Amino acid sequence: MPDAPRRRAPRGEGAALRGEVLQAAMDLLAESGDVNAVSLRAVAQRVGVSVPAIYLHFADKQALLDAVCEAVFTALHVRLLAVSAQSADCFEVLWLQGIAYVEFALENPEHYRIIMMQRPEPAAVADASAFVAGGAFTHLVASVQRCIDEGVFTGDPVPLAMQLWAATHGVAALLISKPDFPWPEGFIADTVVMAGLGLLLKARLTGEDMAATLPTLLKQVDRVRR
Amino acid sequence: MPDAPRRRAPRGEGAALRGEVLQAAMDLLAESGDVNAVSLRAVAQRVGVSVPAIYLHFADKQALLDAVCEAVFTALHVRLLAVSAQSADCFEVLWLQGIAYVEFALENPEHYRIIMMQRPEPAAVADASAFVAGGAFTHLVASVQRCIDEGVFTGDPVPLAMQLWAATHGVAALLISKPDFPWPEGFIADTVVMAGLGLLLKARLTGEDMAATLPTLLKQVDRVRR
DNA sequence: GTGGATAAGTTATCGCCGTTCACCTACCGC
DNA sequence: GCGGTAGGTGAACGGCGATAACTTATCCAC
Repeated sequence: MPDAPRRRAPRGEGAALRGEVLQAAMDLLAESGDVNAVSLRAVAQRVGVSVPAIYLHFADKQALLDAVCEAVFTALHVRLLAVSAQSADCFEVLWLQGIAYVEFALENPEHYRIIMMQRPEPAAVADASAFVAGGAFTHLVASVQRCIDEGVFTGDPVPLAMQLWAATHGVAALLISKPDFPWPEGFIADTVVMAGLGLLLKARLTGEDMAATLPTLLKQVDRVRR
Repeated sequence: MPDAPRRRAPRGEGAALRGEVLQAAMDLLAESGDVNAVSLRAVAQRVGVSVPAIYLHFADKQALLDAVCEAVFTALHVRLLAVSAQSADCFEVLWLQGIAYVEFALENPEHYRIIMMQRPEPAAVADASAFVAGGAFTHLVASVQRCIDEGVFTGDPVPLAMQLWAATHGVAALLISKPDFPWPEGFIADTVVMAGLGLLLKARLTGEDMAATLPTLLKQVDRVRR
């Protein structure tokens, strides 16, 4: 069923179709919750247009999907920003951000899958550095930097941020890919906090003989907890 | 080009084709490094058989892919076992296993992707519990249990193992999905160790006022490192 | 107003995919 | 050598992304 016998756009307004296509693709993805449901044919039918018309505004299907995800991922951007204002404790901010990140991924699993869990295209090199430079990753680096400034961590913030990101991504990715798995309660927070504490402890052990220091350290810790 | 005018199997030997199909699919996946290259038509042609013949031994394409991955994942099984014998230190075993896990994933990225990073099929509930019960996850739980026995961790080993798994999976998944990303040197080991240390520290802080204990703890740690 | 340039599409088609159904035929015991 | 049947085959379906060739609505100059 052609949903509407769409009128052709007037002369300089060809780009209007781009917006309609994008919206239709977003709706389709949100409604179905399945990337496979977003076929060019389905999108075209919903807009009331022929399939090749999509190619006037998107290089290929992947470009359309990327555009869909871009909109959603700017939402992540603002969300992480908001979270970082929620606590004065720089270390707490770190895991609040981690938890917010995972929750975001679970609320938009298909988008997250498209951006983060897909087979890399050969030409995605630029995409990667774009993510580092301008994306949500920047917030994470900034939060880590703040912890370094306050003496919680030491070293280069970027590798540290990547490690936290990896652990956090692991939680999100597993929950998305294996939703029927018997995940324990508090799994998200526990894992995120685990990563934070690990980084903290590691920052204080680097460059020394860790194997020798660790037992002493453990005793100290146990003394603290009485 | 039909690679070989394959002779039909004799009377009770129909199952022989299953092996040939499986082998062809494995080769195809290994050679191309791309799941998309493993089409039923490509597999059938390589075996020298018609496409529907595959359906005599595999319910659908996914069943074939699962069979391919099963073989590879038993290799992971033995690898993790071998690693756990490499060190007497139960805690060191833990991150040696983590590193081995990631290295395995990087050596078999497409297999890892199929098993761990795919959209879950609706009927994959059984698959999940099968992984918990019989797969490589058991080794991890066993290693964690050993750490608990030796007083390094405390609590239920299963949730702890899942947290370690999540962090480790995060490293593997990111490296596979974003291979062109400028990952720092030592990223794998650093992240895995981070997770281990985090769990260790967390086990010693559970149930207390973490925010209050942490500063004291940090001072102690800093005193240990002089 | 009208003619024509051109932006904004369409139609038709290709080659691929997974899957299914109806059919065939080589093997084997008798 | 003959029939039953295990072990296949051929043809087709519907859906996919993509492309090349063609059409048509719009707008401006005259």
